[in-house]
Amino acid sequence: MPAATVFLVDDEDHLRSMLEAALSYHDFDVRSFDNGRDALDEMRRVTPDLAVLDVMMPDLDGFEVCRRMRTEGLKVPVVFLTAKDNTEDVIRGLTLGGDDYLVKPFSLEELVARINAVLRRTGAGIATDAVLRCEDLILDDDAHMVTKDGEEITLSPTEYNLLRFLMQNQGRVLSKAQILDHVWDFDFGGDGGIVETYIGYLRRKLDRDEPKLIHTVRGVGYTLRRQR
Amino acid sequence: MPAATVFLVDDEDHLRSMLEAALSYHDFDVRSFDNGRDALDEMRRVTPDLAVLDVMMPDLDGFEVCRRMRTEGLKVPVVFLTAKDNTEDVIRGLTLGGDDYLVKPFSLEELVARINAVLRRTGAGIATDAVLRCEDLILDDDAHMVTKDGEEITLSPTEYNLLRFLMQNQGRVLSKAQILDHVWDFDFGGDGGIVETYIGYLRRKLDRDEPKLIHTVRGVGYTLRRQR
DNA sequence: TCGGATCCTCAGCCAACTCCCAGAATCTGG
DNA sequence: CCAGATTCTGGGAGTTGGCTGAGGATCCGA
Repeated sequence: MPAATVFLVDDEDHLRSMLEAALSYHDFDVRSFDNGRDALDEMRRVTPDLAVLDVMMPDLDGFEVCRRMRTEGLKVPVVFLTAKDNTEDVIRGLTLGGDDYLVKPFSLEELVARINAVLRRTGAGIATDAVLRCEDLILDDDAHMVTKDGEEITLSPTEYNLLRFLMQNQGRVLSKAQILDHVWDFDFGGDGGIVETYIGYLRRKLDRDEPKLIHTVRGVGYTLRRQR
Repeated sequence: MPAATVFLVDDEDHLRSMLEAALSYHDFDVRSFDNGRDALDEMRRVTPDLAVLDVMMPDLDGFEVCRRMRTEGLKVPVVFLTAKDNTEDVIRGLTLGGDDYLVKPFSLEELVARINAVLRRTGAGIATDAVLRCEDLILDDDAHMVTKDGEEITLSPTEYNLLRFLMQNQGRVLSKAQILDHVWDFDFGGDGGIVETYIGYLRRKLDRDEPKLIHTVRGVGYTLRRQR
């Protein structure tokens, strides 16, 4: 299947390259721009499946880019990136057309999850399935619900995000650094110890009996898979 | 099933694009126009299942557009959008032909509900079901009545609209921003705190005993579903 | 004009959550 | 088998988010 094309527009170099890497990792076909004009130009040639727009940008801000897209008849769904202080009132009305927004700082998995949710809702491009599965463990992203063997399991936001990341990468071993980078906010200052703690929480809540699903690979990281 | 085709005529760019997004989100096939002449032109080619007409427009106003539609023999049902100061009696005469009207500002769910009600009444196009159900909780949109376990429950207008939105999306988690955008008037300036208050009202009126139907998903939003 | 219903804000409370730490347990190379 | 490295776990401090009740403003029908 062809990957969904995502246009990423952010003037901050560091953040942009980080997001670009993360989205590529998740098999999106990413094109990034450091300003709105270039993105709009390119959009006249190639219509992306979705656009990620930073709100705070010099010259054209994210809202203005979106407005111009709309007046040109481009019905590309948008995910906005906003700072904490210009939330709420400025944001009002964004979720109407299936668009969404994220408040900085956010985690990369959060961004990917929102992008997929929007693609699913708008039916544009190729969206991933909302339901992840591993043996009798099921995670439904639309319902934000996790069940094990039919039983519903209550997870905190961080536990939920961590589990989703593990399930998206089941079979693959993930280092603590990788997990930190994807599941925790990108400005998080702590070390990998927090990952051990949360893996512990998950084990207690959904991996008490055999066969275990969460495995420690000593010196490397963790992985989610059946057997053993 | 094919979606109902809705013509939207409003000269205000901002409102028009907002309504277009909202109606598309609800799976209507929307075509929007910033003036009555273009809409009338297009109507000679494609007959929509319904037309949403802003009353206050330069050149041809909404009433005039409707009058010309009728003289041309087009029996398309109409929903008018009016400002508060337009007199009631002028409007009332218009609702005779199965048409309806909304006073600005209104909420998007209100508009969608009216459109569906008119489509149901006139039998034009494909209308959604008037009755929503979740376990022993029933909402009948035609009768504007809510019952739980057979008992009728009295709700204020806002409570009713919120419940309908939750029921239309049962199983899916809705963020406070989404709820605010869809259930509250589009010019509402407050924050998500009001949603908490009204969720509280609903819980007291119809979700006092187990099993709960309204669930809080901390850090994400609310959802209506059975069990837990 | 009056009274009740409704809408909305706000502040205080409480439970849930995040994160860190330190000691216990486990693993591994020599 | 020992020692060092790594991981696990429980406790707990500090923060956040959601719930609730009180109360003021507004609307609306009698």
